[in-house]
Amino acid sequence: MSVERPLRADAARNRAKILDAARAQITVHGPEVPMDAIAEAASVAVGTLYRHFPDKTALVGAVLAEHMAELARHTEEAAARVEAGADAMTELRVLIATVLETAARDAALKAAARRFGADYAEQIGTARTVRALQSLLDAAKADGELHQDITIDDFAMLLATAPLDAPAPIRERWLTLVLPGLTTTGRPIGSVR
Amino acid sequence: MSVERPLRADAARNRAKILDAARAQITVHGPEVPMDAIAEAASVAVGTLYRHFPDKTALVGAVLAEHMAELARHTEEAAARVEAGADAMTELRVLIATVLETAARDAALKAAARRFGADYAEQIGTARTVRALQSLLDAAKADGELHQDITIDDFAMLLATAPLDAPAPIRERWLTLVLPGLTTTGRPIGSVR
DNA sequence: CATCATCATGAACCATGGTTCATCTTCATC
DNA sequence: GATGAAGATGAACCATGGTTCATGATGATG
Repeated sequence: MSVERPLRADAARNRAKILDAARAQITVHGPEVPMDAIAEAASVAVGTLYRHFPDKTALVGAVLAEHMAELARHTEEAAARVEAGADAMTELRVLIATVLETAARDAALKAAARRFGADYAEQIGTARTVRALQSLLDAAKADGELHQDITIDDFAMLLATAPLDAPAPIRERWLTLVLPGLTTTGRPIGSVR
Repeated sequence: MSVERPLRADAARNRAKILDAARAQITVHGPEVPMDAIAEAASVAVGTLYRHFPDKTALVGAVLAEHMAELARHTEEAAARVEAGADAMTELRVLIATVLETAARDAALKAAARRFGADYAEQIGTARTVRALQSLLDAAKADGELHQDITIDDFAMLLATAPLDAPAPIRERWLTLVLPGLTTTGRPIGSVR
């Protein structure tokens, strides 16, 4: 294993600038944004990108990893709140909405995820986060609010297929249409929104 | 407007070969498949592609249009069956499943549609087809099986977000999860599949 | 503040892939 | 079957964009 010598001060600074710029550029232009564009946005030369990341895939991957970490954080916080007595189904709804918003904010990340063959289940899947999500589902089921057969994979699939790149009203509409399929209460006839 | 002189025999033959090859190639490799690959698959030189289509966008667009026409046909046939007395909600389910299968068969077409900014509602939307789909929805609502507030746009959105490129079991699972959100009957607790 | 390992620079290189066009081939017509 | 228009060919052109590397700059260490 490598000995991890600490980065020189300027190198660390540049690494951060690069990740920030990459995230911003990918957010706006998608993962096919040129390395030169990222370099310029980071006020750095292209070569510097290659000092910090072996190739473009690695850079995009790093940005993606940051994003996934954020999602993981949300999941674990939700689980913690339920642990503390919050309503599970409510937390689940909020979590889904949050993920939708977060991911929508950087619409292109979904495309990046696809392009890099990342399926959400695996990416999100540090053991701790998976456990957190599982506990959320279990709690909601125990409350009799969530169908017994809904799995983590179902969640991953639905989130992966959500119209993240669509405007907010459409995303909300999507939630309205899809969520009732998961709950035991369904949707009363004629309920709008 | 142009006078549409008829194509020479070999030209017509080549045009068909090109469209076939393009569809096949795009299906397998996605819309970013090189023009050279399409040309080779069609046993034709690249230049010939450019005799028939001004640029790559036009070629992919033509393939896409063929695909959309197929979807339109299914929709109109379903509407006709309902007209003839078939159960509306059943036809709707079959239609959705069919679209899912058709589109899944050429998984990459969805990506092509995205890339070309085509949203299904517009693409599918010859007046006749829209009317057919609308009549299906109306019939299902009249039967009290479909929620009153479901619109054509809802349908377009759901189909556009379906996991078309996923394997069949996942697509079926998706249907199982999403459909109950649209119907008035929902899903009885514990019903699996 | 001298030294040097680490880091940054960016022009140049190369691969990929869309597009063109001068040239040759083939169909249609008489 | 001669002729001209329509069509086909594919090498060459060009733009884009990822990657490299010789050179120069800079932070860390004594």
